[in-house]
Amino acid sequence: MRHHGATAPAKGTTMALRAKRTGQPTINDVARLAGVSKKTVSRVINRSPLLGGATREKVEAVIAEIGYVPNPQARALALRHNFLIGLIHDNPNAQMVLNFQQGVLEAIRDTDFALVVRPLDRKSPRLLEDVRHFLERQRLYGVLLLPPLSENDELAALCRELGCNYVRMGSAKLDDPAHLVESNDRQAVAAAIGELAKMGHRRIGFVAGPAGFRSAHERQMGYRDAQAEHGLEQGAELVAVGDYTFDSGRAAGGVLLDSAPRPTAIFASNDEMAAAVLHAARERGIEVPGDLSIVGFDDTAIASHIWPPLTTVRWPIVAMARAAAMKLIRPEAAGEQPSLFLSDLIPRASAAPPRQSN
Amino acid sequence: MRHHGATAPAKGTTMALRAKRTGQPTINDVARLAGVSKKTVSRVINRSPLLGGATREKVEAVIAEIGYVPNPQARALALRHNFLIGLIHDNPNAQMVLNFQQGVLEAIRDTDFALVVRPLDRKSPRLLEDVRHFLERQRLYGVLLLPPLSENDELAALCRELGCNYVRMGSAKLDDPAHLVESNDRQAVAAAIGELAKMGHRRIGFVAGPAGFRSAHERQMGYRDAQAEHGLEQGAELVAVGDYTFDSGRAAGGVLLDSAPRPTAIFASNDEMAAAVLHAARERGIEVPGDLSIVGFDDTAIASHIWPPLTTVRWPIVAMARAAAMKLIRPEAAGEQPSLFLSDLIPRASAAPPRQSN
DNA sequence: CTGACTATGGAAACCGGTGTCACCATTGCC
DNA sequence: GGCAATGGTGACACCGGTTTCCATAGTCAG
Repeated sequence: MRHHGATAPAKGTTMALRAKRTGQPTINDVARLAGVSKKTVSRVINRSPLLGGATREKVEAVIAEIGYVPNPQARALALRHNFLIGLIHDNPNAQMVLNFQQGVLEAIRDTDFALVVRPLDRKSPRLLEDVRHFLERQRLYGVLLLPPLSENDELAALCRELGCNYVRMGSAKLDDPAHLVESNDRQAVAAAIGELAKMGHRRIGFVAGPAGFRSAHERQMGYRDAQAEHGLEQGAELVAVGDYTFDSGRAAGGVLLDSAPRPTAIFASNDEMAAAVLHAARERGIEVPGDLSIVGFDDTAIASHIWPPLTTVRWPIVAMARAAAMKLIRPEAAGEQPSLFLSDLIPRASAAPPRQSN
Repeated sequence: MRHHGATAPAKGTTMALRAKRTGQPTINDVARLAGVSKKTVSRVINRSPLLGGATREKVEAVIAEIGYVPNPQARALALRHNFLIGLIHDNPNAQMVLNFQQGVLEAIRDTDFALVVRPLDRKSPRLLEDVRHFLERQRLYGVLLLPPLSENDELAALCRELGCNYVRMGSAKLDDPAHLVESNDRQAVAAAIGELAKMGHRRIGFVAGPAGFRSAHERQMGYRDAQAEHGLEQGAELVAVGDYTFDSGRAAGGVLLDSAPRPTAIFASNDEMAAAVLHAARERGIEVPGDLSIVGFDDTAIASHIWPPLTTVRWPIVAMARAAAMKLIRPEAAGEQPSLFLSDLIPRASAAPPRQSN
């Protein structure tokens, strides 16, 4: 692969040789060996249609022979944009983030793009400053914003200001369709709780996500919709607030389980908190699903790893991530990807009819 | 892209304006406004010690005023390396990967580096080709290799061939210290099983990781060490093999639990398989820790999220990741970071003395 | 047969930084 | 006071691509 100048070097090409020694072959090497100009090689690489077949084949042969790969930094400099997609998130749920990464990577497979991850602290007062710094320094091709950061309109405004493409993931119409991949959390939660109602549950508790999160709000609205539609018991004591973390979920679950009368089912706004409610139930000797049904949201790995396996709403995050990435790198083909994704209930063992049904 | 020549006003000015309009201020703008040369601005940015205080302040004032940020692509082109660190992994455990990302990000905070993630399929026949393609295209500053991929010597050889810095994470002396961050899995497992022995367990099962993995091998050696040291019962029926995934762990746990006499404790080579052993126990109505103690390895989030909370060996992956990243970006300061990390046992509720001790 | 038009490819400028080296102004020293 | 050593600065080439502009050959219509 490396050509050391053992073969008779052409005249006065010390420069070219030095270049070759320090790195991989450049477009100049290809041009010289193929007997054409840089520009022609560039046209071959970029599949310009204005190129004759004979020249193209000759250049391609040389490229293959010496193993030439265009330097992405040089390309980025000339094109004024690079081939990096940023993933900006602050999510306590590892599995969700990794699933999202997986979806993005599926979308950029076989392209020149790569994925740069950038977790941030949503509570930091320097959040906007950090993002600005990140975007200005890296000059990414575009960024993907994950909830809950995606719900921050200031962040989106910052992206626009800096001229950075972006797509937001959200549970509501946060932005115009070109910048949004949306899920119908509200309907999905309502449907899931509807299933609990059909099993015979009348008193259903709800562990909400943190105030100020759009996803938390939408999911809670779904809970209210179901309460109204199925005539379920209502009351402020049926709702406890968490922040999507396990610990907060355990505390919230404890509050709900210590209230009297106790709910016969609890819906938690994500799987991690649902697992924590299960913890809280076990700490109190409450049997699941015998004495208490639990339903979560996300269908991340933890849902099937705990015992009993968690009935949960599957949030199609890999597909959503793929669609979001496609919107970013091929906006002209955005129509091929849906922008609204539907979540559906995955029945497992943590939800069952209440013991004393009726 | 194609401009129709019909409207062709003064071209020279158009170009200059477009250049300024499309982008942020450049080093040339700073130089002009500060009345110095590009090179001097470059010296300010790179903290060259040869700079007069007055000039430096003047340049810094201009930089702050117009909000200049160096273009990383241009820098990368001139320096012949960029500021991207690649993370190459194929790990079924999301939490572990995310913890690792966190550690790397801690190390590169306040530097110009960014993290590019690249999951791969270790079973793919195109593995080496994929990595080669990735490294050649992105021309990263360096890469970090996570187990199990880090154990692949061909991958490391490829990095060397392509002139790419790398650091491997491993459970054994896979490489020279400059390219390795190591953990003492063998001792840690031996110590953990020693604790089970001290509780009174004599018949301890072991769920091994997949054959061919160095970490799996080291952990199993630790098991054998403990058996020998504490005079524990031995036998092929006490060992079942998994592949670090939940499903494999459930199957392996089932085999161990269906054997007679049943082990009173099981050590699983990672937390995910330990959680799966717990599943298998529950499916059989076996109480944990009453009838069966379970110990895992990693101390990822799942360990504290399942019930009962899992006694496990804490693998200090965040610290290891930080150290690995430091080795990559500041090899001269590698001495400040330890290269060998010790894992210790975190006692929780899943391990207890056997019910009929003696 | 000639002029216009198209297809093709090259020279040179450009993207925005860094490295090399020469230059100048001090300063230190004898 | 002269000379060397030194520190600060700028001119210019370069990194490896893309783009603009232009030259040339070939084709076709009139």
